[in-house]
Amino acid sequence: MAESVLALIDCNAFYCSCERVFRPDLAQRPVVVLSNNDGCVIARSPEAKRLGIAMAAPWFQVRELARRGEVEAFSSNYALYGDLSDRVMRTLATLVPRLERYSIDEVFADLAGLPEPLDALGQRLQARVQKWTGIPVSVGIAGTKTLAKLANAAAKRWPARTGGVLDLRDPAVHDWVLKHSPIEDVWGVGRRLAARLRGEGITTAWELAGQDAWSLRQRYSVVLEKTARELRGLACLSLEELEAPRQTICSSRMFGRRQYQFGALAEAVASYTARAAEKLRAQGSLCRTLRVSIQTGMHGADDGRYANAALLNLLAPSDDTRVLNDQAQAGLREIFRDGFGYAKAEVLLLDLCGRGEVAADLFAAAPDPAAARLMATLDAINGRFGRETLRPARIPRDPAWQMRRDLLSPRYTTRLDELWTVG
DNA sequence: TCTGGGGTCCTAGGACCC
DNA sequence: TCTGGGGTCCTAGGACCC
Repeated sequence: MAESVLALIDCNAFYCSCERVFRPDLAQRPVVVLSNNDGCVIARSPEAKRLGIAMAAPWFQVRELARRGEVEAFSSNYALYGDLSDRVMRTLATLVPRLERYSIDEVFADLAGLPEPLDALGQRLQARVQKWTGIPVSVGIAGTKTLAKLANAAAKRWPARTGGVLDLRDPAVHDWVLKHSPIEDVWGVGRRLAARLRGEGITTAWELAGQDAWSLRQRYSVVLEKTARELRGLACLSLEELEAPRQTICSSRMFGRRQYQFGALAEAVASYTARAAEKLRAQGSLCRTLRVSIQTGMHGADDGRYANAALLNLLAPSDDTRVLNDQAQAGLREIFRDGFGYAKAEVLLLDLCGRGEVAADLFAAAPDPAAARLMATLDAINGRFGRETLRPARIPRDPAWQMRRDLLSPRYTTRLDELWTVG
């Protein structure tokens, strides 16, 4: 059997790079992108990192720097990032046939059977994506996914030495990188695990790879056992080219400001339900259970804290926004309490099944073709003219609870009226 | 004052069954 | 007085990812 070889291709500071594509004046400047609601920093350009701005730094700590013009900040613009992500993926597909899109800015590629040397292929991928989309990427090449992630992290950590492309199959390179990669850089090791491992004196990827796998399973979990095996070159995770349908679909958001009225929460829940139902239909699923939850702020709880959730079972599986919203509203009425300042609502669709898989229920009403046509039309119009062009009447155009996005860039690529102009 | 949103997988513990 | 153990299903919670 041929040795497996994979690459992990990862866009550098992706959200920042997207903003720069349309703002060449920012090429060498510190740039940050903020989370929904402009809460905290979720992406930093290398220049912003050098300024000492931490990941997840609260915006109010960075605002002064931005006011003085030392850093350029943007609200997150997912319409733009999603579109540029599609372009990056399509560009890669012109050179590599088998791809697994792992996240908005990362993709695994199967390189088995492609002509050596593979780092030359990596450089071609890098150059073509840069030229066709304007997005810089790094490429890590290795025999397992965990090692490819580590190779990619190393390519980013030592750009002068690697040029952003690193093949970890060379044993000397492999050993050197593992010995110099802190345990936190290993995929699957988060804050908690890293602290426990460090407590045991395991501080590098090399030391984790050297642990006895069975003992890791006993002391930690099967997940960490697999991670250690993968670090030793034994593939435990395979390339998943086919995207499996989601098992749960969630739509949730913090409000731009605290909400006290039932009516405002009802609007938000209707809006989140509509969004979740849209995602449900997009993957061709039906939902049998819906969970709606609300909560007050977690910080500075002057008006008291409260959080609650309601679980609703549908009579028959459905993907109809109106049916789901009736349930969501009933759930909200159950759990709403007066006198609290609510910060967030969430709608979760679970117990999903394929549209074709539903066992006929003698007592349920037959599926209504008119309803299906209505939902399909709704999705087509919103797909063409933008989200919430058509929406349930209870959702206002400019609701009081909508999230803050004070620093939003135009949707250059997906809205005709916000097209990039040159001149 | 202010700290995201959307997912996955695993584990532990309780209920229930034979 | 003795008072099983193994399997399954469900749920909540934890940890991780980007």
